[in-house]
Amino acid sequence: MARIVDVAREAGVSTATVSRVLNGKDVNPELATKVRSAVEALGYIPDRTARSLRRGASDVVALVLPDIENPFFTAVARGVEDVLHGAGYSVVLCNTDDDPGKEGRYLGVAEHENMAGVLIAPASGQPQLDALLDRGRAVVVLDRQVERPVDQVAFDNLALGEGCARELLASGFRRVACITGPVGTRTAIERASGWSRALEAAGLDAPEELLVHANFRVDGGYEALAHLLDLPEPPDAVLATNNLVGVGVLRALADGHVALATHGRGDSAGAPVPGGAIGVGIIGDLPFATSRTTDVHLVPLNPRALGTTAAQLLLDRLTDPGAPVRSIVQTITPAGARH
Amino acid sequence: MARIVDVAREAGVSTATVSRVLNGKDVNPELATKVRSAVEALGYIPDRTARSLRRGASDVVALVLPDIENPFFTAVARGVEDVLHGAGYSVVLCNTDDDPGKEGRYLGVAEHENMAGVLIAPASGQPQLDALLDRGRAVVVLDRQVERPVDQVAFDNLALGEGCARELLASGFRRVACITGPVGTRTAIERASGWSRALEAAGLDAPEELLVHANFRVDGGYEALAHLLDLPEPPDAVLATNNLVGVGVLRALADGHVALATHGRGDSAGAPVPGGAIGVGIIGDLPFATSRTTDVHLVPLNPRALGTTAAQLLLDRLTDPGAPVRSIVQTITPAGARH
DNA sequence: TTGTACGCGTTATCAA
DNA sequence: TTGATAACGCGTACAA
Repeated sequence: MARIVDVAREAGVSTATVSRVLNGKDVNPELATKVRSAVEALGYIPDRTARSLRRGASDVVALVLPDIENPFFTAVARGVEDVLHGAGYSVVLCNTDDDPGKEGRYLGVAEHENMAGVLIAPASGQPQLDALLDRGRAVVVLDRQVERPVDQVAFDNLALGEGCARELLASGFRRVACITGPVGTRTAIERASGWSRALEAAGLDAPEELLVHANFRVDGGYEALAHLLDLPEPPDAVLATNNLVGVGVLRALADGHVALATHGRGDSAGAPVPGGAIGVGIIGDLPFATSRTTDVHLVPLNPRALGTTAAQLLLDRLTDPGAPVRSIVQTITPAGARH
Repeated sequence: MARIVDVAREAGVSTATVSRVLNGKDVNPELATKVRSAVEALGYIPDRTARSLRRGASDVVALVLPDIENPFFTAVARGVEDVLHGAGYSVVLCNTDDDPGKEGRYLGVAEHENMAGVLIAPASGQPQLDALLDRGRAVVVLDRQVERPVDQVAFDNLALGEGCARELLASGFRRVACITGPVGTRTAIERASGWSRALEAAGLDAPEELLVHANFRVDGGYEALAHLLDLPEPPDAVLATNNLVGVGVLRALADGHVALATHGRGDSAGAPVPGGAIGVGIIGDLPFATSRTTDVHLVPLNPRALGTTAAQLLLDRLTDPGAPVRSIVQTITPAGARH
């Protein structure tokens, strides 16, 4: 393998000059072309490890995610890759399983591998970002907000919950339930708050029995819906606060032969829609749905755009480490948008 | 940050001894404990970049995948991570979009970042593995076979296609169509061959009009099914040769209000099942299905196990670079298994 | 502007 | 077994 000294010898210059040419410093154009052709002739590619050791930072960026099997996060990854590849960085995906321990391990890897930056959707709890921040590494938190002065991108979860609930109410549903995530998850709490706010704004109360805390996965939604349908007074509509819970809800309905209702009765009785049908609202996208989703009140999130925004934030931070911290709330497709 | 010289000074030994202790070489136990407590006291963590530069290989493994948004591949990734994390390696996911150009770029990154090894599900065409193999790096090809002496794991695609088609025939379907991937994709060709073999074994012919080459994605399956239903003599059942095509088929049926049939008429007329229902067989899994899948003839693939097998192959290669090359055909849950 | 020489932090070689 | 030191390949202060 050709090294920098080989290129220098071939071009008749010093290694320093080769290095300067490769890094865009001021060099005599004549020598520069000599160097370039030598690079070409030898097929020289700089050793990234040596460069990283010397510079104190590589051109790899870690994308730390809680669940690589969730289509939401893989779409985020696509958005991140689109931006960072274009800027010459390599993206490394790390799967934490929502486990703070694994998360800490990966953050340690990012630190000790001298990675240029970290994009992270934190597992429940406070991510251990201090070591990275102290070292001046670029860090961007996405999707789940934290109480720290760090660049962040997230959704307005309260508005999402409120918007989706309002849409169901506008369709005539009156007894709208909400299936959200664990009590310790901020996203889950905020979206549920939006739901209750929408109900109260419509002059309805949001009874505790209609708010179910499930896990944020398919089985959580599945079991939660079964529970709701077993209530003495079952809801006439249900709001699933994330994509996986939404999948679970739809599958539970299909398994229980319960139809999807587009519109509620609209009276204040709070009784289920005739025929046992039920309305469904979902915050999120269903790229692998195996049924029609035209009757579902979907609030799409565009996770890919979340990824591009976060990546752009990281690039900005890399170019200007001293810039003030930014916290962006991602705007959403207007409520009422359907697909 | 503490470096190895600090530890050496603290323990009253040389850096060489510290290095030996950390890498499990023979050292006087007494000195070893001194070193360990010095490491503990200083919170010393070896710099992975320097180690990588010196050793010529890091402890990072690249997992190069054609589509990170396909649940099949994310499940593979989980299996890979399970094994490699346990062995002290970090896994880096790389998304090629089935683009040989992107794939080549990532393989270059793996090479020049001195990664310990590469696991790859190649994009269509021959992956550029020579540089890595020439350098003696560990490489394992998974899911899609290549004509080279490299460690590989793949499914018996012909048996998969044959098994799923046979299952449909056993349920009484007689005019079984097949939607497979592009003609340039080996997996697509092999699974389709299995389909035609099963039909011929049952004394039926496999007419060209019932074999559709779509892309291997959801929209491919969707459009292919619409096409099949528009035929003068539509099939009474359809075999989708991968998970995404299966999703597309099921969604097309739902959109077209065509029911899923469990059993065909069983006569040789080749007419569709009464009521316009149609049988469906899918090679793959549907973790995000929003409908019941009990009426679908599913052939589960267990991609996670594929990942663990591939990772194990890589570990074996890393420990014994000179061992003979192995090509493993992953065994499948027996045909007839349903879920 | 260019070249020389050193340093990044670790591991491997060699002599003791 | 242990220690001193060279070497991995590159970037950059310093001197020219």
